[in-house]
Amino acid sequence: MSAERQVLEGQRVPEATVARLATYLRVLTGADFHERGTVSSEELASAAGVNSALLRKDLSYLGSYGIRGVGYDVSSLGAQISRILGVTVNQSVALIGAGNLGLALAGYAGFSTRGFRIAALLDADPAMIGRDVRGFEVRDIADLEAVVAAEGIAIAIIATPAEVAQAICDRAVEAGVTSILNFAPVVLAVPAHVDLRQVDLAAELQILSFHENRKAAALLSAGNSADVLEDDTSARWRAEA
Amino acid sequence: MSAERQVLEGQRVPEATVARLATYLRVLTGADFHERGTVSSEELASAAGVNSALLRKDLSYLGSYGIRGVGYDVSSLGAQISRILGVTVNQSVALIGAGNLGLALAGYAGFSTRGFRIAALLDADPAMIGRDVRGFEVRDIADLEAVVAAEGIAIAIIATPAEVAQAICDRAVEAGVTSILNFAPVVLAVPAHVDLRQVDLAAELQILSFHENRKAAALLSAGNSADVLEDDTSARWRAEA
DNA sequence: GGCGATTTGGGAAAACTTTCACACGGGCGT
DNA sequence: ACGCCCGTGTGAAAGTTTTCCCAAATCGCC
Repeated sequence: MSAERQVLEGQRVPEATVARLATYLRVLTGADFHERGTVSSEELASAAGVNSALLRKDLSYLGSYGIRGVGYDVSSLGAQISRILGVTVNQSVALIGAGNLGLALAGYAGFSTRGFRIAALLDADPAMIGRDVRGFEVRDIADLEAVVAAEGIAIAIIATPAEVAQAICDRAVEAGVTSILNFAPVVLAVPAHVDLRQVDLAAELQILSFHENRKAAALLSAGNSADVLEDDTSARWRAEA
Repeated sequence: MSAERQVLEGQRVPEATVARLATYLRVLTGADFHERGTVSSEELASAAGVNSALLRKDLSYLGSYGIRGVGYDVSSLGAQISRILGVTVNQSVALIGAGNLGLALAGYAGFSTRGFRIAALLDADPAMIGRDVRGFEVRDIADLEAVVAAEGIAIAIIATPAEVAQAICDRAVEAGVTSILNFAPVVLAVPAHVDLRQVDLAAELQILSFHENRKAAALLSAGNSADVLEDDTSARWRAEA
């Protein structure tokens, strides 16, 4: 077992790891580490809110080599992760829906600083079409297919009302989009070759609400309320996937 | 083993299940099922985009009883899930940050229809404070502690710039908030008794970008491009956690 | 009133994810 | 040059989540 380690690329990266890589990259490019030459897995893991063994395992899927006894080179690790995530050059995305949320997303600076360019902002409302908002001209959703083709867009963000999301999604897929980030509170059906991520804002709150309920119940059954608030040894944290 | 099934409550519900319960509830209260008397696990699972065995297992944690040979009673299942999630009565949440995203969230109808009430919209910008946006008066962030106490707020949404998110978070926790939904692209540190969920919009795109890369690589190595787009047997789907 | 079609509930296996623990490699001080 | 210390990389164990599969329960029909 020595001639089979030259794979490096094409190796399977677990889904859970991919999600964390984005966080690592954000932390690495943040002010705290940008200046430094190297980081240890301990430091980076703590800044990212994960266990250091997990961070090392995650990075090991990249084939990225740290230096034993030293750590990882900040800039080359960042480059490595960027490459794996495919964000070395800005990718064009279509933002569909210029309502509340769509406009907020159009104005979100984080997209452009982290590898994406909003190539088009589309809407169905005649009152919006043609208007210039946040530097984007709102285009007619009727032009969706043309825009996708012209800009070579592979990723679409859906921020439309729930009722039309599936129809828009179908059109986007038909036009050639192969990844969709959906903010509409509906479960979209897409063909197997299309990747889909749902962000459901109310659902996030409901999950927190569940835990609130739990905490309330625990307090009641635990009887005395003392010492329940006592267990925060300095600065523990807990991020939930 | 027969006298130990009276637990029903206080049973552990896996984290992954909780996240899906919110989806099931949304689907159940949607137009497709609201009218109907019962649903089978197959139907509901398909509408929610999950495997039916998984749905049944999820529901089994609720102690919720379906009827064999029939399915689940739509309205009582909805009530059951609402109760478990703690959304039977609207909960008050504080929305911190009246920028781009904060304002969009303030205008998001889904919160109020799904169990939450924005009890306060706070910001630090003197130009915003006092203004009335989307029916909310923007309050001074200096009043955070007072608002949390007065309204009995347990859940806060952070939609501030990244630089101030940790400081705001600390203050909210100190004031008594025990659940935080964070949209700022930083990893927040919170004491162990506080629940935290992160929503990182750019990270979502980066995850999709990763898969785009993969698909592109697969196409190249697979050589011929035919039959790659052929495998969507009718309407398969795939939601990714 | 019994029989067959249907669909839940849950045990057991499989798959996936995280944590543990430690051997190994590399730099640094002397 | 040598050895010590530090921190990576990774097997193996532990934990979590999903899937498989079938016995048991219920309804509707004859």
